[in-house]
Amino acid sequence: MISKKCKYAIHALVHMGKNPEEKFLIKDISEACNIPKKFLEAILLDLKRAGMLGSKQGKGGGYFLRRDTEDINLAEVVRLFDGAIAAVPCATHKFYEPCQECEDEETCSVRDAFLQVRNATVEMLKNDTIAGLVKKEAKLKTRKKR
Amino acid sequence: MISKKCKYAIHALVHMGKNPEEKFLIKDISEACNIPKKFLEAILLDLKRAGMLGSKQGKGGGYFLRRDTEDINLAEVVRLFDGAIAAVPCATHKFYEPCQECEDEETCSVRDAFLQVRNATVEMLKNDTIAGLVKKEAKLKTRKKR
DNA sequence: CCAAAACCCCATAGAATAAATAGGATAATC
DNA sequence: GATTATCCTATTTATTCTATGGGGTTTTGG
Repeated sequence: MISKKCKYAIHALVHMGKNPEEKFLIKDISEACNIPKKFLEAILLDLKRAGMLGSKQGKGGGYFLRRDTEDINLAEVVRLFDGAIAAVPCATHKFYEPCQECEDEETCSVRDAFLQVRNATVEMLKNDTIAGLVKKEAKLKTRKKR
Repeated sequence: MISKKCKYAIHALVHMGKNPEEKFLIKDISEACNIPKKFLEAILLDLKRAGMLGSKQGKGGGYFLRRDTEDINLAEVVRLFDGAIAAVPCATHKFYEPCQECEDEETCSVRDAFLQVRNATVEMLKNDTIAGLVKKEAKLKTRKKR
């Protein structure tokens, strides 16, 4: 399970991705996406620090997308908020931690199994860009109308 | 990330799967797999209640496999200890929970994306049987020797 | 029968993490 | 300079995870 923070972040990005040129107020995103305002504030700040968003303070300010939405993918967002994508700490590159229970990691079939799941998952999440999600949502909506 | 409890359970099952007819003492599994004894006790009890293991009390007793190791897969074990496999509560069948943030779940592209990841993951974990892991470990060990 | 061996079971402590909120500081506009 | 809006730190609250403690029950074997 990813954290709510991460899920909120993705929803916010998708929301903004629908109008990539617009400037958004925290309050508006909060209401549109049903995210607690103060919580969202911290999330947007994280996204800004990560370089995905830019912001402008004061009256007439707000948050805006800094990168192309085709360039931001879910793997990156999940890693930013929740760290490793792998199901076990010994099956990840960037957040690797050894496990005490198996003597030899190289021959541990449990690790091997979860490593394969991880690789497949990362591959899928990398292909899920914000732009892709925006498009997909539009498609799902028109499909439903019929 | 799966819980340590779940990871321990898998390791214990793989250990037992190497000698599927044997009766195992908690203490021996604990030492062989580096799992805190008391913690393991609770885990084995859970596995017993789930029908995967049997046990015999008293002197000469112990835990033993009740089902064919080719029949026990990681999806089942993970679900037993950690619940849903999906990364978001709205993308799971058995542990489904709606999310407040999206008005229409059917057209939510975030859910759609994680649903696909879930399906792929479940498929992979279902193919990872305890017997399969035991075999794999043997293979990895001989490969390393060379 | 009884003592040792081994699982059974409940309860809880301790730590870490997640989720949310509080309260003010800073910046920009009009 | 009042208003709007982001920026920042800290704290609270709740929950879950991990681990352990301390008996209770069953079975065997002498």
